[in-house]
Amino acid sequence: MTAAPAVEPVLRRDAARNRAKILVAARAVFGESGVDVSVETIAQRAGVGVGTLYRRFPTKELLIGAVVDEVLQGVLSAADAALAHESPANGFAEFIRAVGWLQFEHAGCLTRLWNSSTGDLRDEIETAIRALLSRAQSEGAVRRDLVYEDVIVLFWSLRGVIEATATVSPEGWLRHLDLLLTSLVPTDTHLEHPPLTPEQVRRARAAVALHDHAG
Amino acid sequence: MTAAPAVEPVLRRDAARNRAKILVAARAVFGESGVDVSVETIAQRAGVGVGTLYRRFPTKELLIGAVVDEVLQGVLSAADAALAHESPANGFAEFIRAVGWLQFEHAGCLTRLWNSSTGDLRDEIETAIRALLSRAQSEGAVRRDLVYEDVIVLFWSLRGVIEATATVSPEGWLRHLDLLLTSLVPTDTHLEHPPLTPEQVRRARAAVALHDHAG
Amino acid sequence: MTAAPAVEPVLRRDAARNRAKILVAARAVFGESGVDVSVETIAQRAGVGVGTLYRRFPTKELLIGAVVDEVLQGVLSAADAALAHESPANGFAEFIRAVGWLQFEHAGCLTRLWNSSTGDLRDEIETAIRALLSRAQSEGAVRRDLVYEDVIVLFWSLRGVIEATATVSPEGWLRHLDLLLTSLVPTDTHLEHPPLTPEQVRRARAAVALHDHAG
Amino acid sequence: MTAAPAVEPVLRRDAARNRAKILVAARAVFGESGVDVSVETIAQRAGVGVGTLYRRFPTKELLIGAVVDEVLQGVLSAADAALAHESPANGFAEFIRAVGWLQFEHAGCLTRLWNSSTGDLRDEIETAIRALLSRAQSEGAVRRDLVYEDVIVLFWSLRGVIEATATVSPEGWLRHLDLLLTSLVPTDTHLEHPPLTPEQVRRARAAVALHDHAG
DNA sequence: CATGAATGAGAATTCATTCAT
DNA sequence: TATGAATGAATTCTCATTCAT
Repeated sequence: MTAAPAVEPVLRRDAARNRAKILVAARAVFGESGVDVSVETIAQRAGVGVGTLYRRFPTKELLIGAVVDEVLQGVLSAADAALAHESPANGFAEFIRAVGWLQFEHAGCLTRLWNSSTGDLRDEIETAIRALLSRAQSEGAVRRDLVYEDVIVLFWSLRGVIEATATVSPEGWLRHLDLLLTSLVPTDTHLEHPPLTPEQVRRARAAVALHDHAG
Repeated sequence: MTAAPAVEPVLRRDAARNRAKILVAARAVFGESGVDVSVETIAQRAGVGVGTLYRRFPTKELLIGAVVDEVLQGVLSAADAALAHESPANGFAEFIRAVGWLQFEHAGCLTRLWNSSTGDLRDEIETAIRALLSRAQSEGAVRRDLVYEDVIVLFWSLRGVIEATATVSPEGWLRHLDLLLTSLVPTDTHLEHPPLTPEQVRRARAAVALHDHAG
Repeated sequence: MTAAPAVEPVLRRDAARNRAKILVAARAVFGESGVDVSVETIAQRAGVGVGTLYRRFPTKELLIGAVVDEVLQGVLSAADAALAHESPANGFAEFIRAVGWLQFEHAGCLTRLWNSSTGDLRDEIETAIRALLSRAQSEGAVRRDLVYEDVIVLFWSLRGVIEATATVSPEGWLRHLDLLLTSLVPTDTHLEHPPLTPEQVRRARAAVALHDHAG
Repeated sequence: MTAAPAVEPVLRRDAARNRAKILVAARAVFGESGVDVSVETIAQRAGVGVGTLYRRFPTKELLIGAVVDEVLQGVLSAADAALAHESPANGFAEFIRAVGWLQFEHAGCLTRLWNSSTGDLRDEIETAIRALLSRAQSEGAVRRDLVYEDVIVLFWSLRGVIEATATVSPEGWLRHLDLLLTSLVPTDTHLEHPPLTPEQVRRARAAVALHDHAG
């Protein structure tokens, strides 16, 4: 059974090494200075010429996308690990914490985080999150009126904190997460406002993309 | 000897009018497209030339700062109103909600929101927030282990949500706020992590500024 | 009667001067080195910064278009002058010669010559050429089987010669024109092939544009 | 002592095949998109790597030159065929038509056509053209005041038309050629202007080369 | 003073050519 | 030897800021 990975031809050893170096550099530089740094800066940090960078990532956008995909890959792994956790309640909390750490490590390009173009990955993640959520709810560990969209919003919230604190207090956001987690446990208080609709979440992602483009 | 108001000389009537027009335009444009819009765009929207804009705000940075200060002024007003509220508990919640709306209205330059250069305003706000917080805590409406820094972080959290949802769902962030507010009520759960230190908050603000500058 | 030329606001004196300098430089540089010279080169030759150039001509394409329009304007004047000529036969010949000189003076951007975007000018020119042609034919000075499209092709032909000879022999193309003019006088020989259709001429222009774009 | 063919060492079989593939591709691509296409494009079309292309043609310029030489080879063949024609008058006309078709087939690199670096070929062509011309003149089929340089200019003229019409009307230029041919038959009209001098033709070629280089 | 023209340092991207595999 | 990865100068265009009108 010789599965030919047609779309992504195997890279030559040196090419693969450079690709990796570029991604590492991009992650670091984005993290430090945001996605608006010049492509040249990234290339220098990676120790390659701009031309090389452009051979691997024909567009700055694609480079950002690649970094984002790395993160989303991590999110998926975290979700899978959480699903394997013996206690659904702890699994859910662990997952959110893991996503926090991932966001922390890629602070610079967080804006794009939930907006990658390749939807497959995101679909998988969505499925996993839904499963995690409902299992935690079955166990009585999480309010029943929370939906998938609320979890996404929670990540956006976490992002806001991480973006602001990352450079001065690596663990600063953990306290806010403590707080957020207490808000997830069932109480008899009613949530006054409705959650975002799936459509709104979708459009929010697109809007983020547009916004970045505009600015 | 008529005391010359050295720091802020009184503006001629038309100059003041221009300043106002520019601020209005900046607020609008930042809100729509973020702080990366060109200075020219703002000037056009205000119906003045760039030269005029630069006469009032010698730097784009200063213009942003002025808009931010307007918002902070609004925050201060909200805090004062909340202090006048009969129920400390409700006052505190109302204040946070008001800050949310202010952030919503200035979505574009939120990043700078807690980073204005003129510290006086911020000091006043800090004092007011501390008062609001301790009064709510005295009443048993808010956990006692929360400190001023936690409130700031809460605003950053809200910002993350608002930034992402503003264009697609004006009230989308209100649900997340519902959740955040439930997390403020006292429980017997312990918050595992310590709050940010005042120093860290200060440096976070500066970092935000730098960050924006890099991009 | 205050005709307000709304579309083209009057330029400030210095701005107008710079615009003129840029056009002169562009004409010269295009003539010497073709339209592929860098915008920077043109700006330097004009003694202005690139930014200035871009303020007047927001796109290189538009700059080329402006130069082309100058030429087309000249063509129209020449046609009008020729129509005023007492002898239709001489008028027609004079017109073609005048177009030759115009092409000579703008050798560099000839490719675009019959391809400007603003069609009005070209429509006027077409009308004038048709009039010139039919008047010359009425007088028996020009073969009756020639049509408007043949005149355009004749210009393309002239262009080929001028492009090749302009730098080494300013008047070199005149001899070829002598020859071309003899071919216009009526003979009993039949032209074996049909002329281009109006549609083909139109598409030829578009193709020129595309071609330039591609290369 | 076996004479070593110093200048053009015999190519290994596969090397020769590659050279041919590259030339075919270059001809096609130049014809479609002009000489400004990237070397990479040509290599891909030829199914080889750029490295291979550069092994055969150490410079893009040399590759263009090789394509041009192919055309010139065709011109020489056409001239020889025309010389073998029984009627000198028809032979001359046939030759010009043949050159037209050759130019048509290589529309993309026409600019360089009369500018190849290896002069031998061109010398042979010149000799042949002179012979064709004087034979046609002896027969009274062509004006006696035309010289070799006029023929070259005629080709430039034809080029101008072909370049403009090739993509929209493959045979469009034939009509103009009909016209040009009628201008060659002897009349009693005098050509007012003198032909280019040989020196001017030579310099015109060099100028063309420079011109292309600049762009 | 108000205006908007001028400036020039970047930014993203391309491409001829060289060089490691 | 063939391949295609690496290089970096050059190109078009933007924008904060300064300066002439």
